[in-house]
Amino acid sequence: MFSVAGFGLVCNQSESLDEFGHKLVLWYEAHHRALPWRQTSDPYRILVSETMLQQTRVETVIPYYHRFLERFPDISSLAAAEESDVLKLWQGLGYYSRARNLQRAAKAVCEQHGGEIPADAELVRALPGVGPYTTGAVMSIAFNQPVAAVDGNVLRVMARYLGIEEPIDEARVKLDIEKQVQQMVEGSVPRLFTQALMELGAVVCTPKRVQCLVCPVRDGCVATATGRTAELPRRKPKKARKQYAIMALWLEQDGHLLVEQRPDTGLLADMWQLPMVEMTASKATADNLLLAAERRLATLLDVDTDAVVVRETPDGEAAQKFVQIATARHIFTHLEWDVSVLRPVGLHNVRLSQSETGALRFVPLADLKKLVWPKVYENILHEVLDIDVAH
DNA sequence: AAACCGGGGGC
DNA sequence: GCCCCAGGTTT
Repeated sequence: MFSVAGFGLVCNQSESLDEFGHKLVLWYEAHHRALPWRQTSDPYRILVSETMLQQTRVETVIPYYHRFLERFPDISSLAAAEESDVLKLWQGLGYYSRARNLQRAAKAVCEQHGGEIPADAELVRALPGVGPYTTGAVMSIAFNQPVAAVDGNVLRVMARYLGIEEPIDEARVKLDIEKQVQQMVEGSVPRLFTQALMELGAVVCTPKRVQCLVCPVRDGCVATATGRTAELPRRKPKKARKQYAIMALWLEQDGHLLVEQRPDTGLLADMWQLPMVEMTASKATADNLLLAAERRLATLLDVDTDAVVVRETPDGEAAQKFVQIATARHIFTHLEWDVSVLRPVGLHNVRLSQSETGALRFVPLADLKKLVWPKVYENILHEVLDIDVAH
């Protein structure tokens, strides 16, 4: 199905796949990096590492991996934990549903499988947060069972080796590669083969600056033979991110800061932030930001903002109602935030209106560190208060 | 199939 | 700025 027939380089493809795996494993045993999760075959530790590694670089994960396992050394300790404690250890790692799902998986294992991750691909695949890749990784790395683990590294390696020109994010292409990798893992040592294939993608067959000169499977690689390593793999074009402006209020009083918990679904669910108003970037003129600030403040305090906000400075100049004390830009996968932190001028003896106390709290500055913060607010709190609210 | 879901590092 | 990372879930 792929347009490689004309090259004659892959005519013995199926019988060479066993040799591919053999060469790859020999290379891996000689050259692999000593990563923390390679010092164990404990399925729990493998699952923790694989979950953290989803869409996340190895170097980023390492300190989180150590902290997490120190606090939750086994699956029962994770199952018994408070969710906010789990999220606090995850703070800064992103994709926080991974942390919730990992704990849900731990609970499921304790309740349904006697506290041991089952050595059964279907049962592992059924755990929350475990998809096709993580199933393959856990089964092959922890249990040495022949289940293919196809991640971004593997897709890139195979697209180049096989000369696949179709976008690798097409479902059909991914399925085809998974079939071929499944064939190979069945003819190899699964625990070594899976890690070897990903290691090759991580250190040799990289997105940029490919190291073909040291590649153990250079012979037989279509992209190398045709000079197309820089063009492969191809991906479908991606859409532009939507732009938003965030007006965030800074209400600090008597050593307390007014903070707000986000809704329990969607982006950054349940995490803490400053009271804010979100608007599309196209509407975020300076006037609209100030208007949003006035309105939100009025709702929060249940008073007319004119009554509490100083309108003139002592020297008679036209006064600002708000001072911008910080700005931040934060880029998510599918949207961008421009955060503007505004502090009202001249507010004293602030009391929340009764209708607005649900997700809002005045928190002592020393206790801010106990809450779970998105990175952008971690940065803002550091900038304004010079405090560190991470971990 | 497309959208949603964080954050960071390399260039 | 752009790319993309040891992906999964929801719509």
